[in-house]
Order: sequence, then structure tokens, then C-alpha cells
Amino acid sequence: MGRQLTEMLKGTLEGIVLAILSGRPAYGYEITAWLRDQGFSEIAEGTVYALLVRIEQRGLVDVEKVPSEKGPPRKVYTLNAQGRETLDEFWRNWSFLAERLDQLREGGHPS
Amino acid sequence: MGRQLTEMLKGTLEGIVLAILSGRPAYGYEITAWLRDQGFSEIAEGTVYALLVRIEQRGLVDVEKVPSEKGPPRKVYTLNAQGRETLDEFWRNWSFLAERLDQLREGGHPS
DNA sequence: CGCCGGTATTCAGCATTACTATGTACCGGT
DNA sequence: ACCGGTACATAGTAATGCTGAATACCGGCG
Repeated sequence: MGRQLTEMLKGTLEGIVLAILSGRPAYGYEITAWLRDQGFSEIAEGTVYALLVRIEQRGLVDVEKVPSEKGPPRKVYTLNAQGRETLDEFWRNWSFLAERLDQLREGGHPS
Repeated sequence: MGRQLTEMLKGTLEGIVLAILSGRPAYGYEITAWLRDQGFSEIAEGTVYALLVRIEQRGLVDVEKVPSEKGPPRKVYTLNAQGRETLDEFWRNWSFLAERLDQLREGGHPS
């Protein structure tokens, strides 16, 4: 992946995953596959798993092991109240950033 | 600063600075001050200077020392051709990310 | 004259996060 | 019994922003 996009993902990927989980519970493998579908073509599996471990340790999600017919048991993550709060904060930060960037893009450079 | 926004800035801050420089040449102290004005209230000075060193080393800007009436000489940075190319790439990446995020925000979660 | 505040840049050390690469484990079909 | 696809986990590396402090130049004030 481009080094630029890679660096941009730092900090946003967590928000992206939280946003996905706000739609419905999901497990790692599924999230990775969905991200690839969306064009994040080269996000490594390991990256997503590591991120899920982090948000679990910070108490943003509840976890449940669910047996799978096709492989080892899945760890299904569900966004909890604290996770929703963190997601709200993420959207606020994202909006702030996006506004400033849009301004800059339209030539709103310093006077 | 919020750890979330901090992490989001990784990768975008470079684009922001390049965008500022696409408007007109500027020096570090000035850029820091402008960022604070825009609400990036707690971006450390050291961060901006380190970033400027990086983009200089990657050859995205031309540098000129200009004497100041009020202090030590200023290092004035000007975006060059390669910098403009990197900025274009940044906007492409940003658009890609922003589109996906907007979709997610509107409930476009995985089916 | 000496000190202070504002201007301006630089650097060492730390934390966070994404990547690469690899390893483990479970399952069904051939 | 093996292989491919499903599913999760981890060790080590690189990039970037932060903190905190140091350096330096200048004008004005006591």
C-alpha cells in the first residue's frame, strides 16, 4: 500500500472498525474481507486482529466466542456503550479534520 | 491533545502542511501559528519542525534562509514540482478515505 | 550594561500504530 | 491423509507525533 495512505490510516482505521461494528456485530476475518471489498486492498489481516485486541482491552467492545462450521471458533465483537462514545468522539474529530482540509483544498490558505 | 486526533494527524499533517505551502511559501514558526489559529490548538512546535525537515529531505520543498528583523533567520519553504505531485497524491488518498468514511457514517455498513 | 520576553529552530527520548512474516488451529472434500 | 479455505495470534520493524529542553537572535526596559 502507498506509504501515504498507510500513515493516514493510523488513527482512522480504529474509527472505521468501530463504525462497522456500530452497524452490527462482526468478527475479525469478516471485517478484513469487507475492508478489502471496499478497496482497502492491502490491509493485512494481522493489522485488524491487533486492532481488535486493542479495542477489546480498552473495553470498547464485548466479545463472544461463536463456533463456526468452517473453521476455528469466531470471536464476535459487539460495540458497547463506551465504544459508542468513542465512536462519537471519532466522528467529531473526523469532522473537524475534514472541514479544515476542505477549506485548504479550496485555496483557503493563510492570508 | 486527544490521543484520537493525535493519531489521526499522523499522515494527514504532512498533507496539511504541503497544502499550506501550495498557497505560498512559509516558514516553520508561521505555519505553527496558523495551525493554532485554525483550531489545531495543541500541535507542538517540535512536531512541525520535524515534519519540515522530513519533507525537505525527501525533496518536496526548496529552502531559503531569510534574515528576520525580530530574531534568528527564517527557513522559508517553497513547494516544488515533486512536492506538488505528492500533494496531488495526498488529495487522492484523502478523497478515497473521506468517501469510505462518509458511506460508513450514513449506515452503509456491511450487508 | 544585563536581563527578559518574543521570535525561530533543533534535538533526544518516548508512545502509538500499521506492516511484514510467520505460526497455530479447525474443518470438509478428494 | 492431505490440501485449501477459514480464523486467530504474535514477534519484530518502521514511521510519525509528542514532550521537554536547549540554542540563538533581537529589541526594550530598568
